[in-house]
Amino acid sequence: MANILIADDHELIRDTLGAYLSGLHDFSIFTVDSLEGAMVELKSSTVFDLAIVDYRMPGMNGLDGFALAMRRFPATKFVLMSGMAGSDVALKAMELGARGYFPKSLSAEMMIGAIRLVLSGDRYYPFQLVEQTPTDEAGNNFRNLSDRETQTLRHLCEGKSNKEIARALNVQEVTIKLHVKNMLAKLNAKNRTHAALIAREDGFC
Amino acid sequence: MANILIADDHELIRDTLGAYLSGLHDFSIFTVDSLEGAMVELKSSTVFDLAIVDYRMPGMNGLDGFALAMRRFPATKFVLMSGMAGSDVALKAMELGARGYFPKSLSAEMMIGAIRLVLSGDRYYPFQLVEQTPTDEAGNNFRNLSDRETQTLRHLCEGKSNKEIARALNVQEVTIKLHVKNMLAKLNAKNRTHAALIAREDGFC
DNA sequence: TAGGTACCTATACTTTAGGGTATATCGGTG
DNA sequence: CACCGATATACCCTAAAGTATAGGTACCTA
Repeated sequence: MANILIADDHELIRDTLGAYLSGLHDFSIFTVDSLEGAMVELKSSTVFDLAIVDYRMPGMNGLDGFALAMRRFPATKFVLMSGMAGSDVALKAMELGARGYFPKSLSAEMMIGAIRLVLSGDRYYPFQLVEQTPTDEAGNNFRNLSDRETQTLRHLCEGKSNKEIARALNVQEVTIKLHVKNMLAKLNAKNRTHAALIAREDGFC
Repeated sequence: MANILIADDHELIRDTLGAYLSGLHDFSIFTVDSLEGAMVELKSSTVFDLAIVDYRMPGMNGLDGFALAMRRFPATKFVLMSGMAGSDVALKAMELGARGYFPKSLSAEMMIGAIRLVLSGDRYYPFQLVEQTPTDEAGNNFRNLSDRETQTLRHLCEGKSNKEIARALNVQEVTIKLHVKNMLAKLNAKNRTHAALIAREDGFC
């Protein structure tokens, strides 16, 4: 019997995913709604084999909280779950020692397979993310953006200034301004903040 | 037997929520992963009593797609579901004719109750949202922000400029600049775009 | 080869954002 | 009462963002 902790601030997901996994005879499921709650459970007498932690959750603060939990409870295998985080976050999590990354685009059946994989000691990283590693950012075709516009948007989604983006892409700042302007028009955004919000809303970045 | 359509781009949620609701003997569940898919299903021979539609999904474009679907299929009761949309979106959806708004913070049991309520002809609006109507936005205590800073951030999360926020809050632009500056410091954000991203990341707005 | 598209750069300009400092009111609290 | 925090405003300044126009390269396609 494997003890699994699910940490997600959406009660609906805790309930339904928990119920789904509890249906499997060899899983014992516990759920919490925050990283803090996860810490409390992990510190309890129950020994957890696996913790599935949502990326967007009170206390997470990016990957900081996740990394902290992993350091504090090295006996438990940690998996990051996210509805929309990009491959860069997934990779970073894996580098920090995560045993897997579960996008919510996974089917329930696939997730069970991934859980069993991780429990067996292997690590799980979805192949779809391998295909679009951060180094080759192209091929996304998000709202008819060109390659450069796509890259610009990706940096924009990290709150960077035009100057910082220009440095990162090795071009002049004016060029980035142009990309930003054209991008705003394509996204129908009022300004860069709006664009970043739209991008995030639509699962880009 | 009530036919229910679930439209959500996260396969995990479709699977687990679908399985959960299918466990009830009087619900017949269909799932799709986009608004377009929902349109196809709704146009089919099956008569749907209820459609539960996720706010963040390909084709939605804010509430535009939702409104379009409701207009096109008036015989079906529509409910908006969201993981994080604020009360303003929920209210707007209700005004557009939605029969209910389901935050994902709802428990599975509560959702079943809400579904039965809607199927019976009533409308469902979570009380938690009534308490924090857009008019009195206070009481959130997000990262030690003051009331005004909180309101400012809320507008910031819609991509508004300082001038627009000032108009909305009936103060001078300089005042908003002050709030923004103090807010950036409290959120540890580099600029307004970063702040908006952080706020969204943490479930605020 | 001509036209189209993406890309890069430049100049010039206006608007917005952001920081600093100072002043003033108001409500609560030691 | 004196202090403090939140709110509001003003003035000043620099930096960043955004718009407009124009000129150039490269590549691909009709």
